[in-house]
Amino acid sequence: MRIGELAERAGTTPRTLRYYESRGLLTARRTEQGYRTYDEDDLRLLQQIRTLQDFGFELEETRPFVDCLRAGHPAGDSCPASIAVYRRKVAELDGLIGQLQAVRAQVGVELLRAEAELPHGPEPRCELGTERDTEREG
Amino acid sequence: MRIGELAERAGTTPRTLRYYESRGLLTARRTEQGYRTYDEDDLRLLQQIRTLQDFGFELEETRPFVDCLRAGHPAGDSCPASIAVYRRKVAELDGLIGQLQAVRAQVGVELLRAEAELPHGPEPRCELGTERDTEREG
DNA sequence: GTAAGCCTTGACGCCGACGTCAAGGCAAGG
DNA sequence: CCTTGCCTTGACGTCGGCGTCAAGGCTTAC
Repeated sequence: MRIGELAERAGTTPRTLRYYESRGLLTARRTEQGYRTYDEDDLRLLQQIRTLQDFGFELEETRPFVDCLRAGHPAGDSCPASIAVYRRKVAELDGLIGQLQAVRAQVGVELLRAEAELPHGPEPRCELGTERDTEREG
Repeated sequence: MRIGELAERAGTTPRTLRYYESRGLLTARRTEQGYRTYDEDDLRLLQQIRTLQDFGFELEETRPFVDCLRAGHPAGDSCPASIAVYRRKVAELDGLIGQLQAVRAQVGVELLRAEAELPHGPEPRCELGTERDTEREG
């Protein structure tokens, strides 16, 4: 199949596939007219890349998976190098999530404080009764 | 004080302050020689911006806080517009954290599966006894 | 006098993963 | 023959928040 069809089947664009090729991932055969041609193996390879990209992996981080598939292994993560990337990514994600949770907590505190200091209530709530409803949220 | 001193006191660089000025935040007076001059209010304003930037706010999102301070309010978040930014940010962070946790879980699962499918154990563990240790981790 | 150290504006560089446009080739259908 | 729709390469644009360099002005210290 040619580049347009492969792109569509993988839910991406020809430009993206050419970009991957320029980065050394996803090489292509050529027809006599110079058109790139791909087979089902290339589709699987591309799907592997896209899956990892959707996870937020950088392109370079997908390379071990690609190499692994190219080496004939059943899956992109059937190689130690790929698993090492998994591990690094999990650690990175844990760290990032932790940071974001800390920021979220901080901003949450500032929000509550700022709301409390505002003269008028933040939004029409609470001021209806006397002290009911204080632990509910919508 | 001039730009270098302000930058240092805020833990940033002159380039950054000029950039903020180009974006319409943090305006400066000028000496006869054309040098930018700042006062303590400018420092507070800049600190507000830096704090939010460290939280991951985009520059545009700091604008309501700056406007609020400029309007003479005691804090950058003493205005409804700033509080609205807080709220949007909290929601955005919650969404992002949720996404990252989902990705983390997915990658974690793939990692365990890939490790299990590897011929040799992932790291020297588990294979010592027969079936002990199966729920421990390092 | 001149070197050091501050400042000015202007403009290009960077990063990642492409989008978009330009100019042109090839094949099929009417 | 001509249009349509694929494809090709090349090259510049995007976004955010600056870094870095160039060329030059001002002031102070030696």
